[in-house]
Amino acid sequence: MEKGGCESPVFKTGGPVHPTMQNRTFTADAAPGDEVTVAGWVHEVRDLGGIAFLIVRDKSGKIQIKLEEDSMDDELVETGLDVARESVISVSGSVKEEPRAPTDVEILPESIEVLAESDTELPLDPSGKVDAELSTRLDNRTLDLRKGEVKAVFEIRSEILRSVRAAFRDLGCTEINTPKIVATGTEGGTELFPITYFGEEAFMNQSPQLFKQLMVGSGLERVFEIGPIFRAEEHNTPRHLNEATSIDFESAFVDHTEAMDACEHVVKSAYEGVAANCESALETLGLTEEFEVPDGELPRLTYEEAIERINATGELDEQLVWGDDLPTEGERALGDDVGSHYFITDWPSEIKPFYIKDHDDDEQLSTGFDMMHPRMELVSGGQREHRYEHLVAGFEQQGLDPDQFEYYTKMFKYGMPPHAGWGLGGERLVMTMLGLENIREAVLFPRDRQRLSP
RNA sequence: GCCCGGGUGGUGUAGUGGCCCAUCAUACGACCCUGUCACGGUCGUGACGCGGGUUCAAAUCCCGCCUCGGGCGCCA
Repeated sequence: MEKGGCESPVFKTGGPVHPTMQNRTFTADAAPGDEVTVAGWVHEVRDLGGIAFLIVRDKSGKIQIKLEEDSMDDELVETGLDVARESVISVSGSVKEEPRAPTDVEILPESIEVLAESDTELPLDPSGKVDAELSTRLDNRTLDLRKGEVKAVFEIRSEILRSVRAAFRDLGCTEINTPKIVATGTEGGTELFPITYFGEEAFMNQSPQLFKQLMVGSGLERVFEIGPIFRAEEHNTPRHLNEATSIDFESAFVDHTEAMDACEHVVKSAYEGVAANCESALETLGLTEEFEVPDGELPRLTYEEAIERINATGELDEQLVWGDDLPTEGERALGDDVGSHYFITDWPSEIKPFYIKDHDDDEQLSTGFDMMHPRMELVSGGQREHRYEHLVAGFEQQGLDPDQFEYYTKMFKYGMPPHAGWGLGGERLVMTMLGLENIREAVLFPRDRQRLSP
């Protein structure tokens, strides 16, 4: 495992950033006997009368600054006491060992400089004494991310993306980037965001599906992409976003079972990376005990087995029959029953998109698969239809005009190898891994039905 | 797209027709306090989303609008 992520050694500032910040010391690195300059946000001021404590917070943690009337310069003490919470200050002084201090060290300041004052009435409380609603938090994301637990989510998200990239590299993938502005939709039917492109109608892409398929027929053969997707569905749920991060895989010369193997490897790698490199972030989130890397082979249920098991739970009012899509309640019942990540394979062809290949011996049965977390769907994939005639017929069956997709279909006339792949919802991975209640918590600036700003 | 539930000081809340010129916490301001660690204490400032209606009386009931959240469908 590459070193990096949340637990990498605290980054030392190298060159001059600001004249007063040369050789800035992170609060976590301040050791007794050092002469240091720390810089950060005023987390709290505790004024006990003749003595006061200023808690300064930076990326690495917090440190206590002692202010004492009798033994220190009046102006220095006054500066320290006048500063509002969440103002940015830099403090120079000596670090002393002090068992009575929260971190066993405190700084005796020689100078305090206020670099940026904060207004006194904060729109939310970064010290976490008073809760804020998600909406308030998202409106003030900068302040929200000053809270350790919120920061930890994004440190872990960063580690997930790093480990996922490393896993794709293990698999011999090339990372690609495909256009997000497109002339036509990917799968038809789905709501797309229309935009104007130099006077022409265009759309925000809902998936890199068609483009990544075109790349398996290129010299690259095996690719992955991590990028935004846009869906104009007006849903309002804790697990949908209108702009999400899709983690996509596509490879030539593999079938759907091998694509599932790759999927399992990538998802497990994300968990392993977090387990290995995000110890303190997990601790901040209170997940140290319960965090588990998915173990062993993930169960692979056929669609038929899945509906039977759902029916057997008795959770649904109406029994499912072959051909039904799985309702949310059914997914949940099955998730509880299985109790781990699992795959659902061999879906009825009619409820999977046209570009998914049917089984050769049964055209009612598709090679499509979903990978599920007990709480929700994470991944959708399958072996693709690589035969030109079948593909064009599929378009027509779905009521789509193949001519509109000529840029895509014509490449199937020049040697498109058998291939398979999948797409993984990045935010859903973060959300399910950390047990977040709302997918919006897994994005810095979520786009949903009501939210376009910030 | 269909359905349901909310909006009360900066923040989070209590209050379901008169007991409310509105509760509590935190924040903010003033004062006291030399080892706090959610420091403590005293005092103070500050709010019923907007518009209309019902009623002797509306935060509370009704209608419209705005806004936030959730369920389903669909999906990652």
